[in-house]
Amino acid sequence: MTPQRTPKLDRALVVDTALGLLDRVGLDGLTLRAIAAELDVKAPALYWHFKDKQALLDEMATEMMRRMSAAPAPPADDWRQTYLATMRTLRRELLRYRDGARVYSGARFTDTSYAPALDAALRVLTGAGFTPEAAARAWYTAYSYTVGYVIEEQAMGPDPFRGEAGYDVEARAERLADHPLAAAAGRVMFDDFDHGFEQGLTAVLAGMEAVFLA
Amino acid sequence: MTPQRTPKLDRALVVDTALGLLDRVGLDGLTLRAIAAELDVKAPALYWHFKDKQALLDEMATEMMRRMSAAPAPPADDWRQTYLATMRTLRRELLRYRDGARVYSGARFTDTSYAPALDAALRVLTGAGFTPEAAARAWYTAYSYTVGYVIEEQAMGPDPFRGEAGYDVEARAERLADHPLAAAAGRVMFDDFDHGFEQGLTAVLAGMEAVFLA
DNA sequence: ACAACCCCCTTAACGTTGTTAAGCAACCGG
DNA sequence: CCGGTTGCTTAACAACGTTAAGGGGGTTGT
Repeated sequence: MTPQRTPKLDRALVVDTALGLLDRVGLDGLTLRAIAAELDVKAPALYWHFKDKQALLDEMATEMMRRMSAAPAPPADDWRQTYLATMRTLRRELLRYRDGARVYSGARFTDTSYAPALDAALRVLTGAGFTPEAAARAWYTAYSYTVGYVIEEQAMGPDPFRGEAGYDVEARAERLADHPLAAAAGRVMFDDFDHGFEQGLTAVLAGMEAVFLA
Repeated sequence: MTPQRTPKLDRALVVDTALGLLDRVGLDGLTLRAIAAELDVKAPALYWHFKDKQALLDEMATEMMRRMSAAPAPPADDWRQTYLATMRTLRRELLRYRDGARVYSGARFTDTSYAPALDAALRVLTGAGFTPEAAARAWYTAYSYTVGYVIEEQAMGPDPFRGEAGYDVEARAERLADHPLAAAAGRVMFDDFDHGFEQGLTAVLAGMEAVFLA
């Protein structure tokens, strides 16, 4: 419509468009040509703004992290709520895009914009009696849990609520008729991911309390 | 040399060779042509044994899992040792191949050979007082933690002990001079992965105990 | 003994991907 | 008015996963 005289593209616009496309087509469908088409541009144009595709993916992950940092934080005097809220926000942001966790975990941040939020979260923990080492360990443990959980969660199916050939939990249970506990576990693990995440996160938090605030 | 009359290839040989190659070249370098060359064969030959590349990756992940199941298990009357040993074995097997965790978490098992070991592990937990639901949750939480941890660990560098351009922890710390806790956390998180994994795992175990055996 | 068949691999090729090289049009400072 | 930088295009390349077609060796049937 409006003929653009000024540059069509900048890094932020490319990243934003790529994130939108990621959610629609998944990581395998996220080709440079598809991103470029979305921006009404040819693929090599992207190389003016990014060294290569990995640099774009890195920037996408960094942007995801920035959006997490922008989430409202609970009162800083309650380390439990801060801890839980941080990980819930992490999961929610990873879930906002198809294959979000895979993109996120395969990338490296392009700047230090993660530092203030991380520093603040750790400060809440040290303020509650954690040593700096224990705070780092407590944070990283829940971080690993959350990333691992969402990777598994998103690997189950292209889309969690639209049907579209997700993982068939009942078929799995039938295959495992000889192993009743394993069969039942499948239902527990793959049935309600929201609830499952909360249960695991609660337990992880209890572990941090038991081990590092003894 | 010895002219082969019998088939050169079978699924097991392809999988084993591919796993060996994976460790040397990483997931990006694991092309069908490279695997085929390793087997003295042309790439399309692999399609006689596998429907497509994903089927081969699935079989590789399944084989990794089988090797975990083959690991010796501690006495079944000590759920804590069983729990720890299972997750240590999982991590060790994932670490045996470059990008092992990414391959593993991106695949689906091709059979139910995981069931006996899973069932046994869960039985140890229920035998110790866990409900079946709690046992499944406890197992899956540590599983997610371990997979997430190793993914991050392997993302740090092509090879953990050979130098080869791993992540520079000190450079990171300097960049974060304004955020001392975050800078220190980097050293804690990325310095000694073995020790870090154990600390986190210990805390997760304590959490399971506190929440599910109350 | 010969033909039919199936197994397992090869050669050739296709479409798509990330990426590079070269060029061209628009703006900007002197 | 003109030279240079900015920001895109067109063209092309090598490599990838994958498919189609074919062929050689072994077994089977008659």
